[in-house]
Amino acid sequence: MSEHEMQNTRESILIAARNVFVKKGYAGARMQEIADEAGINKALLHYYFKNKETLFEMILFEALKTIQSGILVVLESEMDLFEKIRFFCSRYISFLQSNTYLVSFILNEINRDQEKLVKYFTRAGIKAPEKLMIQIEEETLKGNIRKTDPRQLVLNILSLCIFPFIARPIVKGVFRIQEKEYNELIERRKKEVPEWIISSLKKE
Amino acid sequence: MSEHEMQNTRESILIAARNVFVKKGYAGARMQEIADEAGINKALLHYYFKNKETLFEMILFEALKTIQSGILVVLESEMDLFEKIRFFCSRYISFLQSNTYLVSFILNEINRDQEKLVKYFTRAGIKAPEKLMIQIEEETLKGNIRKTDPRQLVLNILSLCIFPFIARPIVKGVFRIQEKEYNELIERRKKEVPEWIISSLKKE
DNA sequence: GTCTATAGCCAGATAGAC
DNA sequence: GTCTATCTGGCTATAGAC
Repeated sequence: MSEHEMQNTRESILIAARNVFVKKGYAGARMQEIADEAGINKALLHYYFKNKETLFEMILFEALKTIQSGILVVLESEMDLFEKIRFFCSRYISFLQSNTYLVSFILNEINRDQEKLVKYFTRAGIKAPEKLMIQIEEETLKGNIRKTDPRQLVLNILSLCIFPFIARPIVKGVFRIQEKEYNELIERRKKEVPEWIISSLKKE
Repeated sequence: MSEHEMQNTRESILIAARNVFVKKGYAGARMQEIADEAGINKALLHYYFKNKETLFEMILFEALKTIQSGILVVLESEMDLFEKIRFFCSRYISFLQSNTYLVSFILNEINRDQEKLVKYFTRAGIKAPEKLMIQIEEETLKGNIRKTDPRQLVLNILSLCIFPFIARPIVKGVFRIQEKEYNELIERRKKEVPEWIISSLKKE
């Protein structure tokens, strides 16, 4: 069944490529290593994907769509502000726990080709969270929260959710903590991050 | 004056290498490009530095020492807790504004050789901020602040200071803001980040 | 200390058999 | 669709002249 085989091969190439690109970055990744990890040879790689760049972009795009549909959609939902912050932070951290590759993958790309990266973000449907930003402005006007620049709030939420995944190896090394303990640290942040954010929004 | 010449050449190689490594990462950087940017040829590069890896490590080590002596020392100073948080956040953000290369540089290395990276952190004298962590425990015991895991606090401070520099190209792209405006956003964080942190520490 | 020229290797990509 | 063999280019590193 050639079509079925094809699906399998193609799929295993994509998985292998994702692993290698995450570990080595674009420039450091080797087509040979991807082929090995997929259990095929280099020639077949080029049969399925024209070249390294194409293969990489395929995976980048998939990753961004995963982020968009897996988590960012929450920001446009109808929950009220505090509820949304609690739900989003906790969900985002869980999401990154089970998709750790996403962070490294995008980091690797940030310094390589920023223009292209932004283009792919747009193409994957990732955009400024209008709904959330309107909610913040409304609550500020109503006097329910401190005067807050919505963009700063979004930056803070992203910082507190994402950075611990970026800095993991360094923080582990410097604080001398083990993988298990670091994971517990992150686990606790699902509850704590939204509370910190909310306490910074409340008036004294 | 050969020794003087040598200092100049060596220095210009280091500067050129830093620029190229920051832009391209280790694997993406080309010795030819470094030579061009330094205004010399490849052979001379290998005359001064045995190989690419050596050159890279030299620059990495310099970068880490800059971070340690330029900013992290503050954490061990004698200021009281809130004063220290205000001073550190504001100084850290200023520091990154004038040393933007540092963030990309370390990011590039994070996924390449974590073990070596941590070793260099240690060798550069970067370690857990004992003094700060003790202060937090003391203030918690005295009942002046909420019960707080010192490591979470450190993670939060670093997240809020560093992440905006990492995510700059993406945030700019997604929010459609220009370089100038993004810099103003960051500028304001010098005052705001410490206040958010402190408000999360205060009891209700 | 600085250069030109080149060795030697390795990676991405393709030709062509099965 | 998958393989082996190979081309081609580019990159690190060195030899050797000045």
